[in-house]
Parts: sequence; C-alpha cells; structure tokens
Amino acid sequence: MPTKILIYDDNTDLREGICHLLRLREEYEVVGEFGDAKNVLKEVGFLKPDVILMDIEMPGITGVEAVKKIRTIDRNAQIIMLTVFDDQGHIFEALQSGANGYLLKRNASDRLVQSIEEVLSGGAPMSPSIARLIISEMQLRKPQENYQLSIREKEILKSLATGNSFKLIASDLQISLETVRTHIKKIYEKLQVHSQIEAVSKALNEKLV
Amino acid sequence: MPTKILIYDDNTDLREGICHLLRLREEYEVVGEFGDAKNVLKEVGFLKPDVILMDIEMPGITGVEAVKKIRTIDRNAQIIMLTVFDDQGHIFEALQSGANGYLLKRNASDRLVQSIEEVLSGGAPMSPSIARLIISEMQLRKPQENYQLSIREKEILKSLATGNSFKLIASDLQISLETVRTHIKKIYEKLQVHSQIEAVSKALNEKLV
DNA sequence: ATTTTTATCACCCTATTAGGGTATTGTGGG
DNA sequence: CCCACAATACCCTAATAGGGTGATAAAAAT
Repeated sequence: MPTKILIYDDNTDLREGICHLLRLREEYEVVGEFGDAKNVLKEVGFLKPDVILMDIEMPGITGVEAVKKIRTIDRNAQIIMLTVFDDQGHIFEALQSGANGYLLKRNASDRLVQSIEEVLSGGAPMSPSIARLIISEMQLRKPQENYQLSIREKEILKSLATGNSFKLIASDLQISLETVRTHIKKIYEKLQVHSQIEAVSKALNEKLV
Repeated sequence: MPTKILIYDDNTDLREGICHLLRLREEYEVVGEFGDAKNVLKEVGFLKPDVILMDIEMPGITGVEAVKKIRTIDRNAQIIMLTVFDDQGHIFEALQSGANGYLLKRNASDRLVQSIEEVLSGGAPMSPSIARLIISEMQLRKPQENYQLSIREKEILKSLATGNSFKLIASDLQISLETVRTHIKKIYEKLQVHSQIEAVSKALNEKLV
C-alpha cells in the first residue's frame, strides 16, 4: 500500500507543485493538502498520514505549533518542515517539538522525494545549511576545561547539582558531614568558586556532571 | 585548481578504494593518505588540504583527537569523519571538536563525492542515521513546564542561577534583602523546591533561564 | 623509598539561607 | 468597589553553608 502524504502550505502554487511531483510516483498517495493548520488534529487523526510536509510560516497557527499538536496524538507520522528562512530559532524549536526533518524550499523540489525516502527509513533529511547550523550549535558547547576533579569530588558535585544537601550527600555516600564539607571546599577551590550555586551553575553550564 | 584531499584510515583497502574513487575525478587531488594520525599536525600543516577524511578508529591517536589537534592550527579545512559505528559518544565529541560531517563507512562509497561537495559548499553531510541521532538528542530537551513565574521572579531566578547571593541580588535590583527572600520563597513554592540548589538546578536543566 | 594526592574525619566561628509569620502598596479584572 | 496578585518590606529562630586549621591512613606517583 502506498505511503500516505499530507501537505500543509499556505502557498497554493507550491502546494500543487508538490502534489504533482508526488503523484508522478505511484508509491505515494497525497491524502490531503491544506493552506493552514487550523484543523490539524482532526485532519491528521482522520487521514492517518505516514509523512507530513509542514510549512513553517502559515496564517493562523504556525507550523511549529502544528507539530506540537500532532505529537500529542501521533508519535509515528514523519514530519518534514518546509521553510524559506534558515532561521535558527524556528529550526531548533521545530526539531525539539518533534519534527523529523527540515528542508529549505529552495532545495525542496530537488530533494523532496529523496527526503521522504530518508524519513521513512529512519533518517533525518535536512538541507545542507540547516545541518551546518545544527552542527555549529553543537560546537558552541565549547570543550570544557579540565578542573582535575577527583572521582569522589565529581561524585559529590553531581549529587550537589541534583539538589542534595550536604547532609543528604553524607548519608548517601556513607561518610561524615565534615568529610563532605571538606570535599566541597576542595571543589570550590578547583572550580574557583565560593558557593554552592556558583559551583552547581558552573557544573551544569559546562556539563561537568 | 583542484580540491586537495587528505585521507586518514588504518584500513589500507578502504583508503585505496577511496583514492581510486577520487582520482577518477579531475577536480580532486588526493594529496596524502595515511594509516594513522600520529603526525597529523605536520602533515596538515605541510599539505594544506581543503578536505580531510578522518577515520575515527585508528591505532595510536584517535580520529577525534586528531580533529582537535587539526583545529588548533587550521580552522578552514573541512573535516568529514568516517566510522563503522554510529556511536553517540563519538559523534558528539567529534562534532564538538570541530568536524564538519559524519559518514558511516557503509554509506561512504555512495555518498562520498556528494558529501565532499556538500562540505565545500558549507553544508554538513551526515549519514541519515547520524542525523537522526543528533535530532533525537535535541528532542531530549523536553518542552519545559510553565511554572507561571512573574517577570520579577524570573529575573531573580536568573540572577540566582548565575551564582549571585541574595545580598547581591538585592543591591543589583535595588530592593531590600527581605524582598528578595520573599520572592525566593515564592519561587520555591512555584517550582516545588526547598533550596537554592534545587531551584537553580531545576532552572538550568529545564532552561527556564 | 619518599613524596604527593586522595579520601576521610573533626572543631572553630561567622555568614548566609530556610521556614514560619505579618503587612503595605499599587494594579488590573470582575 | 472589592478581590487577587505582584512587589515591596520586616521579624524571629533554626538550619545550612563558608572559611580556616589540623590530622591520619591508604593509594598513587615519582
């Protein structure tokens, strides 16, 4: 049975262009195409598409919001976002909301079929510039410095970072409160901080834990 | 002038396979191929490649370490990692260290040329399963709950999370220490926590700040 | 074999934070 | 007009944290 595809895009020409393109292939069936996502829940619930192509910029409800809604009722549909802008904010929000791929419209016609195959086989199609954005986002997490914390100190810092009091840490680790305090002082020295919050904040921000 | 390519892979067959493949195209020039990355700095410094294909698993120094070294002397070379395993740890480490793409060897022969074009034009080629891994990593950052913090409370929480003491916050905001305490109490109530660390840890983890 | 690091425990004093209240003001919604 | 709420401020007591100093035994490094 064919792959069921559902399209959301407020640009009628583009929408019909995509329809045409996909109808050339018998393995795909366009089960619906809409200019806005106002009734997305009903439509997805009823049509049960395998793949959804979702424009970001639409009147009324945005593509990102639509994805969030869809994910409340359907975790399996593969969603590919379409957009004209490679705007960082939208990309991350969409992907975090549960989109599976992200194409720029200028690449869409070339890569659409390939991208649909890719999501269906468990991939995550994205336009090159999107991929680069995501990667540079990851590179921002700068290689953290090495503060030379001992195993024990890391253990304690981790526990501290989850919100445990000194007392709790002591009883967790079966050591005296004073020992915990000693370790903490050492940690402060190594991280060059002077309080719990600073230590925890540093630890969480630099992913030392 | 042709694109200069440098190859690191301990598997001689694969290395030569790639060489053959690339030599079919006159726009590429393989300027070197090595079975390990022990002298990577010297080699990169001397050969000045445009693109580096870097195996992850190599005897002596790993591909990831090699990337880190390369990035200390060259921020422009495009580096594509090659690996047999889609192991999450290595992927993130490599990308954070400055790799530009990440291919599984099983996809490499098909996609290599395309991927080289992609990095050169500023993209970030990755095998579909790698892309999916990265995206699911992003999706882990679950949509945070809304604790209905007031503007002032968010402001104070943010300040607290950067390591400021109540006193400092008070003087920063030009309000009394007691007022800060009142706000903090309210924040604890809303976040359902009972200490600074818990509040800060929750705030940082859920990106409320 | 000797030194350094790590992990452990203890005691001191002071500063900061938590937890429990109460109270005043201004603002916006019903 | 009254109510709810955010923001402000104060009080008191108990608990927790910060900073300093010192000590011991085992493990690791030299």
